[in-house]
Amino acid sequence: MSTEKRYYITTPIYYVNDSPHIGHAYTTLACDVMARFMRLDGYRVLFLTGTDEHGQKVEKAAAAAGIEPKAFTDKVSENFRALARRMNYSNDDFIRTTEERHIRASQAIWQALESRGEIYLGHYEGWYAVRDEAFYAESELIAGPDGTRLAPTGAPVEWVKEESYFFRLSAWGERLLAYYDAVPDRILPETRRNEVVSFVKSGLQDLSVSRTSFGWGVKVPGAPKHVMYVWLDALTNYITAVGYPDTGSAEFKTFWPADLHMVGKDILRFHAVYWPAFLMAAGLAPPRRVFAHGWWTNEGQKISKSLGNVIDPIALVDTYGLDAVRFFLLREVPFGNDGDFSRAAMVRRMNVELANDLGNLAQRTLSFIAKNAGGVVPAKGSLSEDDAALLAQAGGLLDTLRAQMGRQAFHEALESVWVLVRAANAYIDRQAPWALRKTDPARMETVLLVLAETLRHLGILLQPFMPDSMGKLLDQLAVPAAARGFDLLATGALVPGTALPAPSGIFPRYVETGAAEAAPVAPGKGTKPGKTPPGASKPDAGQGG
RNA sequence: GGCGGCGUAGCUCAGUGGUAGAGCAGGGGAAUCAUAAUCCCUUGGUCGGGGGUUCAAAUCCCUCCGCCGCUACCA
Repeated sequence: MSTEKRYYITTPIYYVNDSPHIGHAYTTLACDVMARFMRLDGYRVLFLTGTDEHGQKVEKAAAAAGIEPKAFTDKVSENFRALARRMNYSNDDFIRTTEERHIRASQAIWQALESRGEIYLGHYEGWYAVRDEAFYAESELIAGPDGTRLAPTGAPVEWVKEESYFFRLSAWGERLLAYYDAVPDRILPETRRNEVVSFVKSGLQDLSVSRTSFGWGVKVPGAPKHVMYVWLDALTNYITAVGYPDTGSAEFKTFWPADLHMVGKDILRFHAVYWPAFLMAAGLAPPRRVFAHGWWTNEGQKISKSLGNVIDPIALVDTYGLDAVRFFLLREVPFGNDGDFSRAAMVRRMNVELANDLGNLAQRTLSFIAKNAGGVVPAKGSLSEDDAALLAQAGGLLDTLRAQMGRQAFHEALESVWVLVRAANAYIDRQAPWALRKTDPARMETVLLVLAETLRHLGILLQPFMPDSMGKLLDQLAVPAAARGFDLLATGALVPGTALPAPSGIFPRYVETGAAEAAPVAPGKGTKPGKTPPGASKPDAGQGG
């Protein structure tokens, strides 16, 4: 392994049975922000996303659409690539499980497992519900009206027995527990880690890893009747992308094991139990960390297709703007928790934190420089304690962010940044350059320089979250493209006298369109208690997303 | 049922033994450079209930109530 700083981060590969929704956008966004942060911090980054294209559901969906599975997946997979472009994700690769490189890798890991005696041929039997295409445990079944057994979904079940290959998962419990214990924060958040540990401690059964009931998948080497279990196939994508089975390749040696598999909480087990077991059994290193994030609700309601309240990330971006959406998703909720998307919360964050706090800070500073400091980076005089304190706060932010980003605490990182934003607004009011303009122009310039430097720090540090907007901010500060990495935060200070372009707003306020203006209120603002103006019902957008 | 987590200001949350915190929302004031944005001050909580340990508990222990997650092979 080279001494170069490197970082490998992955999203799950998304199942093409579904069109992209906010959950997909969220997972990949979190990875994108991590990837951008690490790149700016000098790491060589590999950021992988892609699509999972095998399995019975895809086979059936394609049949229903009257086309070949591959043609079907070509089409649906493109939706995810389109989302990635629209969301400005910086993924370095986009993998599809139908690619030749992946089929080769999947068969290779199978053979590695088989040759090490980790896979054996047996029979899978259990209660199967044809309607649900799923097996159920005895304990899950419910009694039907006539005493027959039913799936928890109410579907009839039958006892089915089929030939299947098994992975000796039962042998890996102790080694998995040791793996979880080997480093702190192996599985985050902590509460998810507890669940995984408890699951493993309760005892593991061997895992059926092949199917004969359908054909759309990777063929089991030497057993063409069998198709590899979709999860074994899918998880393998993470090593396919770094060149497996060529474990001697530079890519593999550089990037494996992955630093972080980002997943939704629903697929944690596959990533934190099966996958490390598969890897260790195949003689490969397991991932360094798995992070399971939460789900979004919509206006307080659980999101479901049947409720029709699925949130389309593209529509969100169309309405509020890309960077505002990126910001909101990582700012609003402690990362790892479930969160609620609401129109009111979205607009509040945009207007209060982006437009008022940060956008206005930049605008008032830059336009003041344009009007009163000749439109160039102001001259720097001797620093007062207040100046030095603000600059020190800005200078110390990177270390704080590194620690927070290192735990994927995006919400904490943004809060840390906003502490500086608020401090800068307080500073400008205390120093009042508009007053200094008449009394002490030299001092005024120093104050403006301190503010511009603070903005430079903010712009550079917020690039991972809002790349476009911060690019604009840095343009307005005339920070060269080559001076926007974290390495030049401390030493790349603005050079007094450098010409600055004309400032323009970065984050416009979002003004609600439509209703909201129905009830005319008396000039005095109408907030007096006691009397309710006629017709003062709350207008509220009932339609989600 | 078993295991685990949570319940702190109107809202979202931080705070794991030593005089209750932040942001937003609410109230008052200042300023006028700026996207009418900003800044300062301020109202507000018997930290879910009860019991216990301790000089001292939101923080440790017990118990009760409420909510949530996990408890395997659709992905």
